[in-house]
Amino acid sequence: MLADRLGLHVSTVSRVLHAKPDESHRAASSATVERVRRLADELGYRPNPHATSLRTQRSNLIGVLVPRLSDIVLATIYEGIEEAAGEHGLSTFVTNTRDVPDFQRARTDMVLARRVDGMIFGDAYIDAGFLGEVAARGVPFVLVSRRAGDYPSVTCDDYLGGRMVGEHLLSLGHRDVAVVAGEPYASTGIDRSAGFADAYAEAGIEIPAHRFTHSRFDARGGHEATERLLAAGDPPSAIFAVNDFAAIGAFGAVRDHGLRVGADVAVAGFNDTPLAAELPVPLTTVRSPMHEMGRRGLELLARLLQGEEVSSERLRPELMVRASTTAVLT
Amino acid sequence: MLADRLGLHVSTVSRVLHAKPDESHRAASSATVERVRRLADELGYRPNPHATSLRTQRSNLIGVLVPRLSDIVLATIYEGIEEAAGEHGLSTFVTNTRDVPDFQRARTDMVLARRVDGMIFGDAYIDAGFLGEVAARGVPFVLVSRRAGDYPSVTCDDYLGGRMVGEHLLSLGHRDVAVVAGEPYASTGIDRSAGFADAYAEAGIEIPAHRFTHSRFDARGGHEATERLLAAGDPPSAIFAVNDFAAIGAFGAVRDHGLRVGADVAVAGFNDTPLAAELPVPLTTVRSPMHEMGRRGLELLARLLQGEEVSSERLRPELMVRASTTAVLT
DNA sequence: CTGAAAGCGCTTACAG
DNA sequence: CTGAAAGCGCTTACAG
Repeated sequence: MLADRLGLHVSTVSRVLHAKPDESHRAASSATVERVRRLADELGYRPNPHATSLRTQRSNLIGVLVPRLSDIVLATIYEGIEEAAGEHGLSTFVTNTRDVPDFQRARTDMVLARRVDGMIFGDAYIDAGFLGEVAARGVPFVLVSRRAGDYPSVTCDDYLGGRMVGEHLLSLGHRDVAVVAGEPYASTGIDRSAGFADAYAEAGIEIPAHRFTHSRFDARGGHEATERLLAAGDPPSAIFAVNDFAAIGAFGAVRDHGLRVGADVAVAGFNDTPLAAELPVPLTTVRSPMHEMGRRGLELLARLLQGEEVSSERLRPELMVRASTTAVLT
Repeated sequence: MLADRLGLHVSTVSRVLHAKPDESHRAASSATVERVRRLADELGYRPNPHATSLRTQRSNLIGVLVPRLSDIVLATIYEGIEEAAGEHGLSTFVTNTRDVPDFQRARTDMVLARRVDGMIFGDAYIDAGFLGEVAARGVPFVLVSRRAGDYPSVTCDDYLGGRMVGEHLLSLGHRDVAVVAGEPYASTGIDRSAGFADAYAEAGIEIPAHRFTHSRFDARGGHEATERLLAAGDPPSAIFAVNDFAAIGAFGAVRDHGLRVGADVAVAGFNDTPLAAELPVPLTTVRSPMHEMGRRGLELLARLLQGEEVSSERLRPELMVRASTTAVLT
């Protein structure tokens, strides 16, 4: 269509439009180059990506799977992915799997049916069984947020973050502590819990098994898990919830038991979501670089797609101390 | 490829695969139909969507623009959109515009370059100027969350929701109230504020202009806006923040002024996000059907794409009364 | 320096 | 009942 209006053959137009600035002389005469570029600009011409994909066997599309986009942590990671994708000329598809294996499988099939060039999983199970199948199909992919097996991943150094919280609570004199540990299949909760437990172990304190309880990652889940911890009538002096939403749920359960967060029971979270600092009792938490994690994840995948060797990255967390662990009175 | 293995022509295979169950006899003999279907199943065959799009001039792709996916309200709406899209055989692309007009334009261009069949805007400005341009280009679209002009939209009945909060606070005896009103370009904040003000006006109380202040829609923005309301040293007895996150920010500002939420200053929000009920002081708020809004938005667009006439929908809100407006003591 | 051809994987109207 | 052709909009290696 551009070609028609210029009286040129489409192949000439295509060559011009794809020439790198310094190689335009091999595409056409400078007068032709000039004419083509001007009209393309004027008309806002954009090549049909379906035709391009069909011809080049490359879609420049990336499929992203997350447990839930309504979890601000994953949404923020995805924002990083999308931002970096734009800079690499890639487009992204996201979809929710709710951590349900059947959905992970079905969504992966759907994404692959769209002929993506690669995938990013934000919902990896620690056992990596399903990822093995994906790898066997030859699909290039990376993980974000959670690690699994030896697949390339970009995560927060969750173990270190857990240690930081442990050391912080130890320094405040808490000896009887509990952990709202998240889902058993997610490396985030596993590593954060382990780092926390190790900090205590090194101080000579073994946290008993009944002080650990799994939980969903949302507020409701944190509430229920904390309820289980408090039901015995022997409350710990501090609770580490492995993410901020679970910590907010812990706030609710502590409140329901007539206890005050900060004064009676210290509560710490993980992620430093934007709400943490604004809560009526500001939440002590570990800042994890969520947006950056998404960016790096996309870049790792981009390098993988170029055929480069890549290795996993672990980003540095930072402890944010606030009133939920330090308030004497709320 | 299927065709090769079956010794059939691709056109035959294509016909079989596209025949409706009751018309398969017009596609091929029942034996052939059976063979094609069996092998397609076995191989997990999925037609290349780029080829199909190119041929049919329909991409079955929908572009979705939102201010930010890390806003749980929009993320939840998008989940509804995506869910319904799956049921209609459509795929969706989302992208963030941060409510910045230049980004709205750039992202729209990008989405259109991908040859989507239609768009859903979750980031409409009330003046609808930009949407006019999009309409002029002949792109089918609907709005969700915010209304604008006469374009088809699916929203919460925000005006009614605002009235509900007004009537609730009136019934509690609050006469000096303030509003954290959100961004001036968003119909959500505008309509919620108007409903609230009208409830007061009908009770004979004109809320003075200095008791309204605009704000971003996040916690930080709500904090800053409430700070402005409280700076004069003459605090209102109740504050209506037009969304939950701004309300949580209001919590922070109230706290910083040595006042207690619920006891000294009543605070109400909007949306009933999952956190509202879990806060140390549970938040009174208006439940808006976010997921449903997304579903209906997609369905409205699907009907529009079928060439049907469509009209806007307004979903019913529900008041959730909690301690942030009723606690005598926190 | 530019054009013409082939072909990516489909769908559809037509022929036999 | 099935095949063959045309064509969607591109890109690329080749010819002239």
